[in-house]
Amino acid sequence: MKKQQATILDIARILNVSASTVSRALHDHPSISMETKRAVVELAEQLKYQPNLLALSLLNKKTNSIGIIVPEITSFYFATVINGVQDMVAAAGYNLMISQSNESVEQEKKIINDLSLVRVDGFLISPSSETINFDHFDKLKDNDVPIVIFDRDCLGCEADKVLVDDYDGALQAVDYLIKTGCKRIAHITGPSNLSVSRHRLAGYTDALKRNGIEIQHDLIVSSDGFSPEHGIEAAKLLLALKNQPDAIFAVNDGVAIGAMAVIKELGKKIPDDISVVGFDDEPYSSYFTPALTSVWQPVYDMGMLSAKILLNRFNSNDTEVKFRREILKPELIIRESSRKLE
Amino acid sequence: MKKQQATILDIARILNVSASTVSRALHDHPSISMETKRAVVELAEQLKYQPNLLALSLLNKKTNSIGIIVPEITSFYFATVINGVQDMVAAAGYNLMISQSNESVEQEKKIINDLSLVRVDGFLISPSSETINFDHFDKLKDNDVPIVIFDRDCLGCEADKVLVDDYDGALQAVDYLIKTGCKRIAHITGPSNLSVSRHRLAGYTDALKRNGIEIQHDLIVSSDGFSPEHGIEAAKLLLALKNQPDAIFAVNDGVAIGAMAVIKELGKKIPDDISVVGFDDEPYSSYFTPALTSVWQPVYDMGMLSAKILLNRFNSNDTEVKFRREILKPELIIRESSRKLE
DNA sequence: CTGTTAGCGCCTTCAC
DNA sequence: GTGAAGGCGCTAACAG
Repeated sequence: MKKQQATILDIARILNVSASTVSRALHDHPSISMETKRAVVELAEQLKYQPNLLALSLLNKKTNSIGIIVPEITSFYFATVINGVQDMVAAAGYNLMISQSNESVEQEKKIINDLSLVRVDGFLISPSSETINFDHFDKLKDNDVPIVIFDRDCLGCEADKVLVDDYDGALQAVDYLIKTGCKRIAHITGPSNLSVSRHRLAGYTDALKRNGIEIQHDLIVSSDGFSPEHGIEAAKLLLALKNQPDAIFAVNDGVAIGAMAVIKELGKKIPDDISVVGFDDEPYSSYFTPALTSVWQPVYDMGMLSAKILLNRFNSNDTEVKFRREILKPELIIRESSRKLE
Repeated sequence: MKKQQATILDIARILNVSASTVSRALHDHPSISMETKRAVVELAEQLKYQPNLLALSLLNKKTNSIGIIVPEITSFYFATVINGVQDMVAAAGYNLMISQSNESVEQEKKIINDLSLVRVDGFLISPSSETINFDHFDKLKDNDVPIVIFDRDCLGCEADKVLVDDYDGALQAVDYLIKTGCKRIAHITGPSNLSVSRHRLAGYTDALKRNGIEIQHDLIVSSDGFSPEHGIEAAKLLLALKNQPDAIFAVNDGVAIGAMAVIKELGKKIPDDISVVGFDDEPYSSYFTPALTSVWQPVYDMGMLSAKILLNRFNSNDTEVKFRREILKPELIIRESSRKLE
């Protein structure tokens, strides 16, 4: 049996006043006598009165909670976004409900369904890698539940979006590799329907073109995921080539780490024989051997900004449906897995 | 303006029946005509009726949601616990509200307060490293809100607990180091009021004693946290000793990685000059150079079990206040940062 | 300054 | 089989 919490009515009865009076006293309503206010507040404290947010939510049709859906929470990357979001929404008095899709659309739909049932006021979503159709997002918007998409763009889905300029990050990375003398630069891409994979690939090819280097399709291999194991698989393919690459630009650090393991296993030197560059700049990346050169992203800021935009939607008396599209700038962090500039 | 969702009353009015009838129809109540039931269900579907869980929660005094508090979500360790919890509670139809204390008691208290306001049905808590007083936990129990403590024990706080046998893990690690010929084994401990730090330290000292090795206090240094930076600081102290250690057992992988960096920087060989063993077996640990020997913990299982115990509390018609104390077994994973057995 | 009324959406008696 | 009434906890509008 859960212990009965004190309600406004309890206070009212004890003090021989009406519930509304108590409510007003508790809310610093102007027209209330100092005396009753004091009495109410005092008793409330004594009874450890706590407002029942459920009742309030029911009344206001507003739960003051927002849902966030990430592919996976065990990823440092997304966990950091969540930190940014959390800090922003907490300051605004909102509760955050964190869920993970595990890269499955079905999960994603289920989560949206579940969180809709508990009536979250809005959603922050980084779509799963399987998500190519956005009906479940559109349904939310049709219901006037605001959403903001972050990290992974989804074409054809109109919404507020906060993204990182993956194209530019890739450009920086590959440009640098070229400048340090690499000629045969390979790329390990991520899941192909993910905007981040596509944009990083585009940055890679454009950097080559721009520098007059021909694109060789056998130097582009794709991995189905972001872990070292995925990188190992892909790197093996690359290193089996008759004409081996002298650099590998990986879609992320996890894959890069797998690639480094393969390279070292074959007795090649990094970066002398093969340079390696990752993406995301995970916390351990500087502790690998050699320390991994990687593209850092303003992940925490992405969380903050996404949350801020969503919160704004709550307040704006909308009618304005112009969606925002914010692109944050990444930055290449040069370490030992790539050669030095001459 | 949020679009109005269909309510039971809407359906009732359209069908010219009462709200109770609709409610019953929707719940397969026995005494209801097939006919009306069909009509109701059909219309409900058409109107995309969704029960308002807020109203239900208010009525039932039960939100079907549980709160989990971890020190930090960016830790792979805790993220994995959350996965286990999530899978278990989702299967039982519960929602999980994830929060992080950032190792601050104040935060912890605030979270408990916030989540109590939204009336979660129970808590899963891994206390912050600052938490030495448990009034805020006791308050929950006084209110008949069940809690289960996981990962970090707190002495003097009676509650269901799910822990890992850190003592045994340390014993395994240090025993192995001794067997492989290490004589001067150092230990980098974690924050001292954390049970995990204390137990790993105890395992360390007992392993030495058991093998007739004298404990040397200058070989025990403490770090304030779990990151590589903390490990670097501690390892520098150790390596500045006139009589250097030939092995370092670190409180966790992060610290171990920092220690490895220092050792390598000084030109010493791992494991030939100094062996290194970590704790937690993080996903990247096998990709460091050399691959890190570490104590693996059944973290996902810890999450599952903790959740299961909490769910049981909800169902048991209590009166039985006997608390459970589950201790899970860790396992030493031997890799290249420690010597081989002869 | 304070009380009364009504209702947020739903379910559970108790009637018929 | 179905309806009416009451209430979960709270607040806003309307009265005084």
